[in-house]
Amino acid sequence: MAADAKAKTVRKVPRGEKRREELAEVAGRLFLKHGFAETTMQMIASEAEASKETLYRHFSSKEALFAELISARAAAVAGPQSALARDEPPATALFELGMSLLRLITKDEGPSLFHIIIADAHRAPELAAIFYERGPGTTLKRLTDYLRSATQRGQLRCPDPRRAAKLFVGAVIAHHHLHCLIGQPPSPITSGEMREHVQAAVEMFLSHFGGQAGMGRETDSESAAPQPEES
Amino acid sequence: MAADAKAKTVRKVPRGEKRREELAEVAGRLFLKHGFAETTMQMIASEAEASKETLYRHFSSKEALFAELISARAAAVAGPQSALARDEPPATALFELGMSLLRLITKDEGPSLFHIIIADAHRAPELAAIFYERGPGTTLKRLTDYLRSATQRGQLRCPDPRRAAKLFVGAVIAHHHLHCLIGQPPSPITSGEMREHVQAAVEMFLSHFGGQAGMGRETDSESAAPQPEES
DNA sequence: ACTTAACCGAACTCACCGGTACGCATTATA
DNA sequence: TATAATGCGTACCGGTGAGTTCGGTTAAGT
Repeated sequence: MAADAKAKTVRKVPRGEKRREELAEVAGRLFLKHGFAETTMQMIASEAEASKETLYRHFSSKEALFAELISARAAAVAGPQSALARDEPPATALFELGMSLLRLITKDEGPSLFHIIIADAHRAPELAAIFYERGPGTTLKRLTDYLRSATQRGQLRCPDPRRAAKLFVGAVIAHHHLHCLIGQPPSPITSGEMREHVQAAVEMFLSHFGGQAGMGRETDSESAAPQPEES
Repeated sequence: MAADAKAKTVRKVPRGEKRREELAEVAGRLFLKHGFAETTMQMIASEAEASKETLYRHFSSKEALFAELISARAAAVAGPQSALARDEPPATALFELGMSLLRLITKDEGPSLFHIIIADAHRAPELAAIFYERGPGTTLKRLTDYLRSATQRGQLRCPDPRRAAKLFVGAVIAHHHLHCLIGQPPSPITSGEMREHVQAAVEMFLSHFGGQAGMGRETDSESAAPQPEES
């Protein structure tokens, strides 16, 4: 019959927490895609094959729904500390951190997430604040700590680790970030491009802040660019 | 009488082009302050002590008004080329460029302008595009050209001038830019802080890309930081 | 099987905003 | 001073979206 032409029509609709998660997932997708103002509660309900009442049964308001989703995702933007935690040499640690950051900024939900946070920063400043703290703030702090201890170990020479951290992160991130924020569509950065860029940033950084060990200026650029273990 | 209790009530309202400029000025202020969606035509009219009809007599629609104001301001974000155009030595040129960029990003209308462009990038992509091209795009292009010719002159050693330009601009801009975009209120960057940061970026850059002349790594940091001629 | 709580669809309220229409006041100019 | 253009206030239209209500339906626990 025409009734079951769509298999979805006869699915068993889950209740309770399960349903709530479905709604949250859909809402997150739509908010990230269209932004806060351009996403209506009706759109979310329809997309999830639910009704507005169900939506409001689970979430008290659009604002609350948005806040919950965004702050949940804020955890994901805490830059990975793996390379900094292990006692890797600076060249390796910085390269890995740089690659992680660049991936985070340019791939998957990254651009949309930053975009929406910035767009709604004046409407939800406290959200932007926790986002900054968990994301860029945490990354900067970790890198600062790493640079300081690496300096104490004699691997680096950073009299002002926090400023050095800002410089490195900036060099890696900046241009691609702005590009993603302003022109969404054209973000086709190849993996090779990324590696070259991060590599260049690491080399520049180490030229200035490198310690007395043999990791200063070298023509053999391969020495500072180990292949990351995971693509 | 009570009628002239407010002095404003009896001012002579200018007509024609003058009035249009008044309206544009007010609209610009409000758009920059509250964003596109959160600014209503009624707000603009009231703030300018005008009526909506007058507003619509001068501007065909809210969209057109916004576009006119923003693209007019886009001219202002073309990074200054003065230091790059004159044949200053790299240390001086880069320092001046960096200071100009940082000022542009953090002072006056800069943060709001970037903020609103990013926020409305998906609604008005062509506006964002011309903004990027006239602003960051132009700056990057000019710096790339400068680095290339400085390399040919033997003042620098940049095998890939465009990448080098991205690294420098990123190191100077990134952190402060993000900070301004996400957390509007706290942008109290002192002039001294700015100078130190730009200075550090220049030193790092020149450590790696500096030519054979005596402008490589130096402990005398003052040599690369002449006072800018204009505050 | 029966009860209950969750779900659905649709219609509704309420408020806001972009844009327009109209009647009256003010200004510039001839 | 007469006239035309411009500006003002207010009311209105059409549309949209957040949040609510209600009767009927379906899934889950006992």
